[in-house]
Amino acid sequence: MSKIVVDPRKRPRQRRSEATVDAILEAAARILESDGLDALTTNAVADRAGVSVGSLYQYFPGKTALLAELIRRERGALVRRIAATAAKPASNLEADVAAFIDAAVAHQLTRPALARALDFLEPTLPLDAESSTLNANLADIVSAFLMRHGVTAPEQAARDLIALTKGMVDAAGMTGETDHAGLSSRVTRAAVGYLLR
Amino acid sequence: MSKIVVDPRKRPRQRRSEATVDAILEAAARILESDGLDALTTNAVADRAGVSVGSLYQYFPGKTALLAELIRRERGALVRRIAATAAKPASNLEADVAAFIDAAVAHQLTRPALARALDFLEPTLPLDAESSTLNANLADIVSAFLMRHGVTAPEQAARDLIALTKGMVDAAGMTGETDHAGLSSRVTRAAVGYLLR
DNA sequence: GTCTATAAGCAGATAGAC
DNA sequence: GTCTATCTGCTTATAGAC
Repeated sequence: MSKIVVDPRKRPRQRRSEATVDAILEAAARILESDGLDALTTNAVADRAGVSVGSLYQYFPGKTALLAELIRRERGALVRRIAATAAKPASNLEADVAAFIDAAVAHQLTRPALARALDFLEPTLPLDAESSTLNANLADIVSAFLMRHGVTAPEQAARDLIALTKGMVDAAGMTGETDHAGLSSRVTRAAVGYLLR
Repeated sequence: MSKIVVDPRKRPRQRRSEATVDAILEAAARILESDGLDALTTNAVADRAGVSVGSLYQYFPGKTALLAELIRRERGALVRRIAATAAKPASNLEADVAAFIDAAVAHQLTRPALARALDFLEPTLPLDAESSTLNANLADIVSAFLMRHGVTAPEQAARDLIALTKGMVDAAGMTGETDHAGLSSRVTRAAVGYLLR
């Protein structure tokens, strides 16, 4: 690997190209889910996507870029979801926290294995500016929300709550738990306990 | 890789051999800490340990076995620490939970980068019986403790608390946090909140 | 027991035909 | 734009000398 490149080679504008990119990303996602990172080779992804390696490299300059884009999309979806939740506050700390966590749990439980794999993968990738921004956005949204509610050290609290949620949800996913409501309420208990004690 | 083998080739009984094994494991740990999993090749480990690859393979049948042993030792130390804490209960739920978490935080903050790397690595390794047992032990200790205090669904609660702690401590370590007491008290707040709400 | 040298295999990446 | 074929480099693992 000469140099690690994270940006996609080009932002496809043709409809056909978009479909190809989507197929490649979806293939990568499925391999991650079923066989883990070690099985995710560029050849395996191309095979699964029904294209050749050559085509893959047409759209992604390397394996890292492929993974980065996957994370970007996933994280983007989560951030949008959380942002939407933040947009309609109940002005009651506990209810709002519950709503946030519900959104996060719903997101992570949609494709638990994928979400987990990407959570573990993320810290190992050299994040480009856009992905870092997405993460900062998430922390900022939560932090701003906490500050509005008069929580002390809102930034640290935001980091802690995100970490706590990630930890619990990833672990639950690993044991095959699918009870969205139950998990959500347990995480909320911990989060509210953190905030109100 | 022909077949994944997890057991060490032999349990060294000679003093010299023990030293070699320790050197190899420590070298692997340091590489994990400083450069991550990708940099952990058998050659790199042997180099850093001051032995040749040949010697490495004398003691470990493969890279996987090396990592498995590293996890075994780390996990063993943590479990012993937690077990020791469990042995002297204060018979007050909150104080006992705080003691558990303090022990866990102390353990994870000793070598944060290593602890994190192994936490992430563990789910990707085919665990042998001994390691699985260690993890079960940890959950069992916490679960038995919770049951004694009349907590409902103690097994689920144990899993949740372990996950919550792991998530928060790993994240804190990643941001370079070293304030043991502060972190410990924040995690305890979340844990007690989970239990008492 | 430990070393050096090397075999074997594979992943990432590219060139060039169509 | 996409494919096939191929190259290069690296990693795991072993053989055989000392």
